Amino acid sequence: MADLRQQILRGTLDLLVLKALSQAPAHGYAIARWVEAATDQTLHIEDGSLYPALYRLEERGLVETEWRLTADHRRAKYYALTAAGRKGLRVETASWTRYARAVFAALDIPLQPVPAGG
Amino acid sequence: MADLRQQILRGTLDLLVLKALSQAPAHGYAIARWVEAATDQTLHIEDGSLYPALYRLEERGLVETEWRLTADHRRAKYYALTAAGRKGLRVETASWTRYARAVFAALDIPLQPVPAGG
DNA sequence: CACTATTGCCTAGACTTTCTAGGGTTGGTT
DNA sequence: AACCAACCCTAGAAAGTCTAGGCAATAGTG
Repeated sequence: MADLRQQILRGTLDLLVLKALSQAPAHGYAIARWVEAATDQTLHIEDGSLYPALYRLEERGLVETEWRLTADHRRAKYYALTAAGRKGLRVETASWTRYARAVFAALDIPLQPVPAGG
Repeated sequence: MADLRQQILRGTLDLLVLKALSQAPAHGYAIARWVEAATDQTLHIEDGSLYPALYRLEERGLVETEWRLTADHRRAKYYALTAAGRKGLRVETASWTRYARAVFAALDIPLQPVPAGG
């Protein structure tokens, strides 16, 4: 809060990771890059946040892992959504949407621009 | 995360409190009621979160307090925004908006409904 | 070969905020 | 008297993110 750096709000990291995996399995490093790209560099994920988050998701059965080789011959741990993971993504997406809309409402910020004229 | 209860995401409590005070000073109890009403009962603020948050805001100079009497003759601690508080509200509102839009973008959720037909 | 940058993974502990689970006083109502 | 609602407070637990390190392997450069 002291500086202007945007921190990941509690609970949204899981959501972003699940979304990152929704198209195809990916390894940690790629997940982090994806989130940055998908948010137009607005959000940045620290290693120290990401890996513990992945372990939690695995423990909860939302993702499963496999060591594989990347296109350029590096070993990497690929994470894939399980059925529970896909459901978790739906549930958490709905929860986030509900939450964010509530906050926007409280802040008096319309989600859609008011049409000009009238 | 285990149950369906909506928790207040880190950082948004301050924002909601500042917004609650943006029209007029209010006491803690009224702030909590305001947030619930303004979010259509979607968000609920616990006492144990609210009062520490108010102290932090006071310490940071964003609000100032005064003991007064309510309309029905109860004593209550009224919180009012300072100039810094008003600025804080603007800054945190912008920050939240930026953040929420980034997450929505990553989730592929359009802020405004796509026009039907076309 | 030496060197560097990038990719890729890991961990301990600090930090911060929210919640849980209590506590209390006062005023109004029955 | 008993009860409820309004109103405030606190200690400690819980949980997730960050800081700040560490390591290994590959690609590219000279």
